[in-house]
Amino acid sequence: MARAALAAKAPEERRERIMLATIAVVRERGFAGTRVADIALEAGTSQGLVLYHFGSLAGALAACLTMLEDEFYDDFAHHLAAEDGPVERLRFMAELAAGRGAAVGNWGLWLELWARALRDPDARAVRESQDRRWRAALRRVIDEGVAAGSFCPSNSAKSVLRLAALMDGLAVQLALNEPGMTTRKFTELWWESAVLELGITEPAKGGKSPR
Amino acid sequence: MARAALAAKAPEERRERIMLATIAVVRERGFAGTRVADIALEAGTSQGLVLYHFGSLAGALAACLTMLEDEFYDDFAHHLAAEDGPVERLRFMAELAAGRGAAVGNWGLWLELWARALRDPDARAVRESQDRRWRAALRRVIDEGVAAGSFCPSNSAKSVLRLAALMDGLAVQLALNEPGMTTRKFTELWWESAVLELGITEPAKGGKSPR
DNA sequence: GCGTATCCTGAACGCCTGTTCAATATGCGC
DNA sequence: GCGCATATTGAACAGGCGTTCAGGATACGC
Repeated sequence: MARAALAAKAPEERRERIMLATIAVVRERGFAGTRVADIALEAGTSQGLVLYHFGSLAGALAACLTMLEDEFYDDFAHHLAAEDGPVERLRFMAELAAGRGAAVGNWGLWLELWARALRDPDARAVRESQDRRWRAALRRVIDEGVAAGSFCPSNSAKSVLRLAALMDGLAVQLALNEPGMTTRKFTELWWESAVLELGITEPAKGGKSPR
Repeated sequence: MARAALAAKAPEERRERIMLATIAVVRERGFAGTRVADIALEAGTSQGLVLYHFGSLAGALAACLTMLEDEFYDDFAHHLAAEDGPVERLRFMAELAAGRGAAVGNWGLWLELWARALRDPDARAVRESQDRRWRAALRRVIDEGVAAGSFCPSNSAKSVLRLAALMDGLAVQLALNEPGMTTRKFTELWWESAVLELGITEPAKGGKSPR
């Protein structure tokens, strides 16, 4: 009676709630530790509804992964376009990867995603797409910088690979909060490497491009 | 009767067999997918014995982790000492990380270890020790190279961090066998970065130091 | 030879958890 | 108002799997 006041009120809204709850639980307990009951509790619904909307626990996890990915890239693409030159854009990517904006708290999830991708084809697909998109963006920024004369990498394809890999490696330290690794340190270490790789001369510390 | 012919024959040998079986199963199915029954089957013993020797599944996994770590480092330290100069030693580390020798097939395990370390204190401890040892070795080789005049990094502490992180990042690609990432490519990309970071002049491609 | 500590087995127990399902409520077209 | 499609619940089901345990074999000291 009073209990079921919410029933069939706004299915889409409840579906959304379950998705957000899934993300929250996965963030807290990890993929392996996430139970249908946890999701239902967090979303304030029943276990049955989770299965009703997503078919299975795996379905819910997959949906949440896809949502995370899209969310991250929408935010990313939007802000990247707002920066006004290759150097600034590169700097922005460094800071985003280091954990500002939409990436906050996501590195732990990515670590789990990598491990999962070893066996689960869905996870592998998401990771691959994620990775490809990120590297493509990096590549575009670098090409743009080369065209503008700001960068002069000896081999831009290799630079992309190395700079992307370096981010992942630094991210491991950050996600496991190794003592001494911070957002700031991440950005600093990566940026110096980028300078070395790309022969950047124009400075771009912090805010908007000087000049 | 005839069945129990092996009972109490060589407890240490059976214990060892169980440990090796654990490693084998974890390699194949991952930490999350490893069952007591799998280990027992692989080792050719009963489930009860696995628990008898290691107390619990978690105990068996922990023991296998520690064994892997020690095994890797014994091998590593032994071979590293055999190389005859900082450049050769650095080269050796690159090739070892890329998957030759005792590291073959281990990157997948390490990816899982990273993810596990997010929640499991044991895994975290093993990973941290592993990481510390590896970075210390890198640092020693680099210092040696500086002393010998082979390397001139602008900041050796940062170079250690970056070069170690780059290995981890490249390892992700390797472990997930991203198309285009191979043992050879790994070594090549990393070595070029080392050359850039450390200002190496002396070449050291492949075999022994050409001098 | 005998007793005891150690080693080993495999069946049974019991918990955890994903999934199913019958019952119920809600909104909506008519 | 009626009936149907959709949404929601919570309890029950069922399978998987870690752990326990009672029983048996083996080695070894005495």
